[in-house]
Amino acid sequence: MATEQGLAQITLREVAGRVGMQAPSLYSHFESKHAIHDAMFGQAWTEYLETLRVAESAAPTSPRAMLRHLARTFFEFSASNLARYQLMNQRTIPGFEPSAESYAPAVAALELLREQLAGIGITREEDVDLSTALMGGLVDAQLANDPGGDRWARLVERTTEMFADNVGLPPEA
Amino acid sequence: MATEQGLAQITLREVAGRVGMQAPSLYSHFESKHAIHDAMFGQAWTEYLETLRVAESAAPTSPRAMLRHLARTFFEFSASNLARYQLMNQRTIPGFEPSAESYAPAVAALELLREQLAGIGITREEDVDLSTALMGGLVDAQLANDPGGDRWARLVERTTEMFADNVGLPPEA
DNA sequence: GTCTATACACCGATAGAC
DNA sequence: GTCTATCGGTGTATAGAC
Repeated sequence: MATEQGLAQITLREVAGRVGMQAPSLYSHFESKHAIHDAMFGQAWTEYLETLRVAESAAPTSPRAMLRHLARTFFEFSASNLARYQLMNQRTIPGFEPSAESYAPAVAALELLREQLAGIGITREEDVDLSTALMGGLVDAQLANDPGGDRWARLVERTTEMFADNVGLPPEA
Repeated sequence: MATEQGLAQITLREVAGRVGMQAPSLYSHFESKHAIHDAMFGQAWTEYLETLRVAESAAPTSPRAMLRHLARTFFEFSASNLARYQLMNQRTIPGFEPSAESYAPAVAALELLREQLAGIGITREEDVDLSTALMGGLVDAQLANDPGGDRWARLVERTTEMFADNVGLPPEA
């Protein structure tokens, strides 16, 4: 439903209707609408964590190729679903704060990214911060200004190389 | 009100109350809540256009200094107000599309940026796209992950230099 | 236990009196 | 132009059938 019509348009009555229930019955399964958002947040980050692990298993060996691989993985996962990206990375639901439980896979994903970057020699905190901001910026521009297109998707590899140069990764053989 | 409590929390009843009216009376001045958002969108971009023009009048001459100046101007304007940034640059209000009239100052601001970048030798569309994505990424990361702090603000100049290197701007004297 | 039925306070929006 | 009254829809809550 979030993918179809946006996060904010979700109503409990329609959620219930789609699973053959009346709205109040949802309260037997979730404490509140906030709890549903929270579960979706945790689920989305768990999906990404899984995607990262799959990406790791198919990881190239060269540092720059690995960086491109990680960047492409993040970009495609993020840009393929606006509502999910907003839920995961932006403050789009008023007052929403994830619970510790739902936040755990987000922490795990960032930790895994940190390890993967460390594996190719990128360890400084500001370098990791910069890498996430760069990729987030491309995703954001793509989703906001050219949804469904590839105007910023085409810049992913260039940006990755620019970042690799900046942190002093060795040039490719 | 948007700055205080977030864009989505604005209710017509409170808007009306703050100007000593009843909610339905607002419809004598705006066609709908969407029209109010639209006016805010136009107003925000007009503010930024004005900020850009002020920045131009105080512009440094060296290309890299100019780039830093533009980047800092954008970052500070954007990061200083989450609600405004979301309204201007993200798809945070469900179904919101600015009218042609409100979109005009946004087009004008982008055109002015394009001219300012052209003035220091940056003319290719993908270079302009990259520059806006880079700055947007820093703002987004700052607002989402460290609101009120400076964890990504500290990366603005480094990112600018990285971009300047990438597009082949001459090194500073 | 899980559902249906119903209620409440709030929302954006409209009708019509003045 | 502003008001009161009201509409359908929303999140939320509870009572009570089964």
